[in-house]
Order: sequence, then structure tokens, then C-alpha cells
Amino acid sequence: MVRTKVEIKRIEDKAKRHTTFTKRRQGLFKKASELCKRCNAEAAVITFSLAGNAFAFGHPSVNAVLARYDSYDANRGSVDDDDAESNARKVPEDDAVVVASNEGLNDDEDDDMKVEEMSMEELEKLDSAMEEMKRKVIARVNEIISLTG
Amino acid sequence: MVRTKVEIKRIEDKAKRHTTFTKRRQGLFKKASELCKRCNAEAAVITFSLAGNAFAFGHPSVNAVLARYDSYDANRGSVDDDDAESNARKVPEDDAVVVASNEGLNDDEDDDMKVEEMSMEELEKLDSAMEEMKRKVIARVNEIISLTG
DNA sequence: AGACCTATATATAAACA
DNA sequence: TTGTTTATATATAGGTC
Repeated sequence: MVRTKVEIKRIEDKAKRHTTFTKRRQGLFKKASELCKRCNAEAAVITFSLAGNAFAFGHPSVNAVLARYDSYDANRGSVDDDDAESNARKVPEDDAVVVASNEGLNDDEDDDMKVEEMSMEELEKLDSAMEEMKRKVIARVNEIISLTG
Repeated sequence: MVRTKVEIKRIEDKAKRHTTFTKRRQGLFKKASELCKRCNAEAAVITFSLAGNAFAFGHPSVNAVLARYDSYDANRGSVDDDDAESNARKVPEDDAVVVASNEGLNDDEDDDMKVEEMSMEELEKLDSAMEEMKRKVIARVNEIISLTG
């Protein structure tokens, strides 16, 4: 974006790509920080370089924002969209505490089924069950809060 | 940053603050998108307006990045830093698939303990157990992937 | 790798439609 | 609200060290 206009596409040279990643990541974190300060908002930014290093920014903290996001997110683990531009979306806030069914974690499996030995299919079932339970936990927490406060 | 230099501090006027939030959020998402495209990186941005609305951007998807982050993050839920600037940090990559203990979900509770009737304390225990299990699932999936691909 | 430089592209505050 | 317009502040590609 500067000396000469660059097209927004993958940089082929590895060293150059990493330099750009570092510079732009810093810029991104700064922008996020300014957004939080000026608008009294909460934000988290998580990036992974191609090399696999993770970098995160968050206000008031990464984890606080992720925890809050979890309570909004009804389908974590299922969205998959390659078009970065269109993947910016508003998260509907009303999905938060919907409980879909009453199936729990141990409906038709042996109690000591080990995650470490599961197949992909079993893991997917477990993942669904955990999503379900998470929703129940959120619903129950909200119930307690509404009774208490 | 423009007509006149503005100090990076909280905007008091509510309407103006929201306008700025919208504009800067769009800018932030665009920057994140460019970072992903140019550097072939993965990134997620999550923001909450003061009004409580959540907005998220992610490439390849918000959930993919969060799941990957979970497998790096050893202490989700415990970090708390008010200084946004210093809260940008590198996440050590070697924490990835370490599973801290072997406690599962039903170690000392009755099998049909109902989420709908749990106390806050019980819910917190359950939440920890689910976090633990989620990490195990991610570790197992990574293992399968490394064996398969 | 980083830190600085500099010219140019972008982002954006304020105003208005 | 949402989209302009415009003037100016920032971000950053491509260098150099």
C-alpha cells in the first residue's frame, strides 16, 4: 500500500511474507487497541502465521472476549467459509441460550470410553454432545443469574 | 486521525461513539482479511460493542481459529489485563496438546446428574471438565490427522 | 531478524446528504 | 441509520543499515 500499490494476494517470497505478516499484525493489534479505547468496546484478535506461531490481542483480555463469544456462538466448530470478505458477520445474540434437546454425554457409550482412543466418527459425536451440554450449562447459568440478580 | 488529530480516548457522545465503532470495526476486519490473504495466515477478530452486540471475522473461519487457539491456550479464563497495549503477546506454541490431568466428566458424580439442577459451583466444575475434554478431543483429532495426512 | 526511512496508499473524523 | 465527501493522520512496501 505504499511505495507502489500492491495487489492483495499471497506474497510468494517467504521472507518478505513473514516481514509483512509481522508489520501488519502489529498494525492490526494497534487498530484493535484503538477501537477498544475510543469506543469502550471489547475485542480479541488471534492470528496464526504460516509457520504456526500464535499471536493474540485482547481487551480486557483474550479469554474474557472468547468466553463472552462462546455464550453467543451456537455452532462453534461447524462454520467453514473460504471467502474472507463475506465471513464478517454479526452474531445473532438470541441464539445464546437455546437448548435443542435433552440428550447428554453418555447416552449410548460405555462410561469409560477414552478420548485418546476414539475414531473420528466418535469424536464428532462427542463434539456434538459437548456443544449440547455447553448450551445447557449456559442456559442454567442464565437461569441462576435471573433468579439471583 | 483525520480532519483533526484525535486523542485515543473514550468518545463521550454515544451516537458518535457508535458511528466510530462501526467504521473502525469495518476497517479492522478489512485489515485482518488483507493480512490473511497476503500472508496466507489465519486470523480471527471478535468485537463487542458497548451495546453488547457481537461481531466476528475469521479466516478460514472464526471457529477454526478459535479451536486452534484453544489447543495453544493453557489458561483460558484466567488472564486479566487492563492495559490493552501490553496485552498483545505471543502464545507459546509448545503448550499445544498437553493434557494436564486424566480427570474426566463423571469421576465423582452420579451419572445422571442434571445440568438443569446444578449449582453455580457444580457448573463451574463441569465447565472446567468440558474444557479439559475439548483439549483432549483436539489433541486426538490432531493425532489422527498426523497419522492420516 | 530487527529499527529506521520515505513516498504513497489507506483509514477515518467531521460534515453533510 | 447508511452512504457520500474531503482533509488529514496513519499504515505500510520497499529500501537501507
